[in-house]
Amino acid sequence: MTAEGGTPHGHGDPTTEPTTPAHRPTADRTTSRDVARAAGVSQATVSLVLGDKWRGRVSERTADSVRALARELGYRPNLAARNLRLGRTRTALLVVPALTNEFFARVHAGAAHAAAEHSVGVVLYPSPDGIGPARDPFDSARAAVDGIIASSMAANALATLRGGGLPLVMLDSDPLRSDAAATVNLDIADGMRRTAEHLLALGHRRFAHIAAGIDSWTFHVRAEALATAVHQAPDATLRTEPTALGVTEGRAAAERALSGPGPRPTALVCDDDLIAAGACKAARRLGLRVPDDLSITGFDDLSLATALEPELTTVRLPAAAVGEAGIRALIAVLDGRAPEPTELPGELVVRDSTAPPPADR
Amino acid sequence: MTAEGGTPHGHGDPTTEPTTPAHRPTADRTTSRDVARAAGVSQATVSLVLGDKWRGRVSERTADSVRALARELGYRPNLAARNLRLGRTRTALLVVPALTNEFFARVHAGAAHAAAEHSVGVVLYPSPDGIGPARDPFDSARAAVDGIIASSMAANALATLRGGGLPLVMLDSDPLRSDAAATVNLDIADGMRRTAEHLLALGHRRFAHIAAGIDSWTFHVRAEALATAVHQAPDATLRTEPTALGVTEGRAAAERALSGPGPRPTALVCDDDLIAAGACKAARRLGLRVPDDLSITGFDDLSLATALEPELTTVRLPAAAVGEAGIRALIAVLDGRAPEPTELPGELVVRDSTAPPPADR
DNA sequence: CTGAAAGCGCTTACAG
DNA sequence: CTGAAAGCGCTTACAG
Repeated sequence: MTAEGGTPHGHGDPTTEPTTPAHRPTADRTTSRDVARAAGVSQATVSLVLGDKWRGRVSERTADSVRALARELGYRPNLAARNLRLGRTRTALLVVPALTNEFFARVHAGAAHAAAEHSVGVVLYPSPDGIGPARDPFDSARAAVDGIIASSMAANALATLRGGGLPLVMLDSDPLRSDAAATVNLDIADGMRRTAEHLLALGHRRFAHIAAGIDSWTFHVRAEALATAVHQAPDATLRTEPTALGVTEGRAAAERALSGPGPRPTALVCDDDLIAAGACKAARRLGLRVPDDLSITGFDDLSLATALEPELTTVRLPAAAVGEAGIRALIAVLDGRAPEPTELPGELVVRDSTAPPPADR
Repeated sequence: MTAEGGTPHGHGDPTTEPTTPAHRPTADRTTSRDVARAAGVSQATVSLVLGDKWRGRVSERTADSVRALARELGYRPNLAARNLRLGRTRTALLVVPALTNEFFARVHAGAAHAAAEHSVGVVLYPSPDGIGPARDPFDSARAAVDGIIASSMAANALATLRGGGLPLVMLDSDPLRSDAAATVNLDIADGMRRTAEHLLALGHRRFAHIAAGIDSWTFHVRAEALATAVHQAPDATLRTEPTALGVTEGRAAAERALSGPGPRPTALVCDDDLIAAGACKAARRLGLRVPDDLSITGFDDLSLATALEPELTTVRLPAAAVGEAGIRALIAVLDGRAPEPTELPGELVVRDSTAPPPADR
C-alpha cells in the first residue's frame, strides 16, 4: 500500500537521473532533492527558499528559480519527514464526546479556525462511546500530535488522555480537580443561576430539573447551581428527573416529571436544548401549552433552539470561543508561556418558551 | 516549541547513558533505542516485538522482557518516524463543507468508525467557507495523509483537492463528471422522486421547491428529479425559491414562496431539514397549519426532523454509511484493489408534516 | 535467535 | 551566496 496505489513507477528521464535504489516505499513523489537537482542547487537551498528563510543567504535569482521549479514539479514537502526532523507536528488532538452534538461541532469549528491562524492543525478524536474514555486516542487517531485538548469529558476519562505525557488542555471541565496544563472554563453556574432567577422572577415556584445523567463536571455544576438558586425562594420546590442526552429521552423524562405524584411543576429546566426539545414534545402530548401552561428552558443555544416553535429560552454558550481559547492555551503551553486562565460567560437568551406560571395569570 | 513545553531536560542516569548531542529537538521522549538499551537488545528486536512480527525470530523470553520494559518506560512509537520510514501514514483526510451540519457530522462518525476498524486515522478538514474550495487543505490540516475523501463539494472545489496527487474518493458527488479514484453515491434522485410521488398521491398539484442555492451535484439532482416527477402529473405546477442553508434563510424563502403571486402552493418541498424547519416557521407566521393547510417535506432526516412538531416527512439519507463506504473505498484504492462502486439508497420517512391538500378535504 | 546498517525526506548548524 | 553533512526515530532486508 503506497500513497499512489498500484501505479507502476514512472521515473523522469532515466538518462539524466540516476537510478533509484530498488527499495522505494514512497512511490514517485517529488522530493526537495528532485527540486534541487532540477534547479542545480543543493537540497539546503531548496529548504531555505521554500521555508522563506533565504533572505540574505540565497540570491533572489536562485530563489525565484527554485520556487518556479517547485511549483512546476508539483513539489509538496513530506510532512512526516519535517515532523521527524523538527520534533513537533504543529498539530493538536481535539477529544470530544460526540461530534453529532452541535455544541462540540462548534467547539471544533472554533478550534480549527484559531488553529489555522497559527498554522496549527487539528485532529479530531470523537470518543466512541459518546462520553467516556476513548480506549486509546493515540492508537486510533494515529496522528502525531504535540498536545491534546479535551472537552467536557466524564470524570473517569482523564486517565487515558494523560497517558501520552503530552500537554493537556481541558475545556468545560472541573478547573480545580484537573492536573491539566491549562483549562478553559465556561461559567456554567452563572448561566444556570440566571435561568433560575428568570423563572423565579416570572413567579415560578415548582421546578423540575430534567438533568443529563452524565458524570461530568459541566452537568454537576448545573445541578448544584440550579438547586442553590431555586432554594433562594423559601417556598420553591425542585425535583430532578435524570435522562440521557437526546430528544426522545428528554421527552420521556419530561413526561415522568410532569405526571409524577404531587403538584405538577410549572417550569422544566433542561440540561441542554435537545432535552428541552423533548420536553416541549412531552408538554404537547400531555395537552399543555408552552409557555402558557408550562415554561421550558434549554442550555447551549444550538440552532435547534430557534428552529423550534416556540423558540427556546436558553443559555447561550460560546462554543466556538471555547475551542479557540483551547487552541490558544495549548499553543501558549507548547511555547513555554503560561496560558492565561480563561473563563467564558454564558448568556441567558429569553425567547418564547418561558412565561409566568398559569396560576399567576 | 517542543512537545514537552518548557520543561528542562532530565535524563536518566548520566553515568550509564552516553551524553546526547547538544541539539535535541524532541525533548525527552522514550524512543525504541531507549527500550532496546534497557532490555539489552537491539533496536530491531524492539521494533519486531512491538510490531508483533517477532514469532520465530525472537525468543519468547526476550519478547516478554521488551514488552515489559516498553510499558514501564512509557514508550510510544514516534509516528512521524514510522510514517517517514513506511512512506504512508494510514491516515485519510476527510473534507466536508461544514461540520456544524449534522449530516456531515454523521458522515464523519461513520468514516471514523470504519477507519478505526482498519487502524486508519481520519483527519477532518471542514471547508472554511461552508461549501466551496478549501484554500489549501494540505497546508491547513497540516497532516500527512495517504488519501482524501471529499463529500458534497461544490463543483469548483475539486481542483484544489486534486492538487496533491493523492487518491481522491468523492462522496455524494457527480459520479460521471468525476475523475476521482472512487465515488460513493447516494440515490438522491430516487429519494426526491418518492417525495414527489407521495405528495402527488395525497392530491397535491401546486408545488414549491425551497431549493438550496448551492452549485453542487447533490442539489442539482434534487431539482431535476423533483421537476421530472412533478410534471408526470400534467396539471401540476412547480415554482422554485432558492435559499441558503439554514432555518432563518429557509423561513424567508418559504415566506416568499407562500406569498408570491398566483395561487398558493399546497406543498413545500425543501432541500434539507433545516430549510424545512424554517418553512414550518413561515407557515405558522402566515397562519397556516401544517399539515392541514400546507404540507412540508425535508431531506436528510436529521435529529431536527423528529424534534419539530409536527415531525417532518423527509428522506432519510444514510450519512454514516456514506462515510463508512468512503473509507472502505479509499482503503481499497490504496491497496491497489478496484473499489466496488457504491450507491446507497435514501428512504422516504412519512411523518406528520404531509397530508392531503386543503381543497381535497 | 539477534545485531549492525541503511535509508525514508527533511532542516539546520557548519564550513567554505 | 552556496553546499556537504548530520541526524530526527523508525523498520526492514541482510548478515551472522
